[in-house]
Amino acid sequence: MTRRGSYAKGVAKREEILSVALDVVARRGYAGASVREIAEAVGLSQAGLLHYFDSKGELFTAILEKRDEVDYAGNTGDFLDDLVRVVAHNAEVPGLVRLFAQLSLEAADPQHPAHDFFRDRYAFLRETLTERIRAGQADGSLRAALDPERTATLIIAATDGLQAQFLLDPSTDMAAELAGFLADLRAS
Amino acid sequence: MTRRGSYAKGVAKREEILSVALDVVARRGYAGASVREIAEAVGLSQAGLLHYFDSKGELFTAILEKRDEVDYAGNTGDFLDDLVRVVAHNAEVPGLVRLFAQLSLEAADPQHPAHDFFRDRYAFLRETLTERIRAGQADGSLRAALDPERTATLIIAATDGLQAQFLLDPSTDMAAELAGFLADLRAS
DNA sequence: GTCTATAAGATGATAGAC
DNA sequence: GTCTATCATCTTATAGAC
Repeated sequence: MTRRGSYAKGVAKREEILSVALDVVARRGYAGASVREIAEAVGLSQAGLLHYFDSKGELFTAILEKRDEVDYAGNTGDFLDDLVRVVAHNAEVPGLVRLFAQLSLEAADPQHPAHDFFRDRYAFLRETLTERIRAGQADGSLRAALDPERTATLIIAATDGLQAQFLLDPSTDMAAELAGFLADLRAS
Repeated sequence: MTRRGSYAKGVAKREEILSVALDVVARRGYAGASVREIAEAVGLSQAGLLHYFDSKGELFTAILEKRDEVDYAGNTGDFLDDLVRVVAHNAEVPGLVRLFAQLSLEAADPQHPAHDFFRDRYAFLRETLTERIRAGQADGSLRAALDPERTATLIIAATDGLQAQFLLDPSTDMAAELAGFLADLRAS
């Protein structure tokens, strides 16, 4: 359909827009999370930005995917340590945390454009964590009495819930609280 | 200022409005949570409803307070059991759960009309739980190794986080997952 | 106490010029 | 590819009649 050159340029521009958008939301917060505000920060008109993303939903889904991508990039291998590290990083970008939390609730509606993204994301997280917990029990580093699936669900819940408390009271030390919870899962 | 009779009638009408509003939000969900929608369900015009509540913020804060009141009404005494019971009840009113979760995130902004409500509510919950956990440790029913404040924070976080998962996937059994977590806190 | 009407503003989306 | 202009809605809040 499109020449390779133009297509590549479109992709690059999309990436550029997402990088700026991620920055803007991280700094200016959820309040600035309208298509208009982001467009202005990127240096485009609202219509100009919607040339690259057909709808608000598509734009924000792309922002969320981009953010996950950035987060996963620094993983070391020890999944509990990685989780605490990501959470500690989140405390520095409250705007993003809020966008994420708020969108995940709005996406409860099956009609919402980001519904599938969040469903898939939670399912993936739950499965991955469950598997790692089983492995930890096998090698003796985690308590054998834990129900792996339930524990995975609870780790995710604790992480999300701590974010809610942090947003309301930024003095909440999410990483420390989560680390305390995770320490309790280790074999003694 | 106002005659006692008129004042009492105003209070009664406010209560009636809140009851209907609670029902409407529980059934029709967060989407119906605009002043207009609630007003119509109550049988008033938007302006008519705003005669009783000066602003949207005041209305919703009142709705949340009313809901807490209803929830607390059935408490038995064993705080862990009460918590599971409230969570089980919540699964039957997803609209209310969503309103609550969504508003608590919006209220992260210190300017938000419900900001103080949520800050106070979390502080109260945390203090009450901490105290009960200490008591449980004293009488030997809860593990002595738990950090009471951290555990309180985590119980609240788990509860909130489970709600997020439940909203996205209503097959999530919040009460069972939470009960599993709480069982792990008991002395063995 | 309740209504109609309207202000004043934001939003997402689209049409069409260049 | 980007813009301006505009549309169609939606929101909360208020003024003023009855």
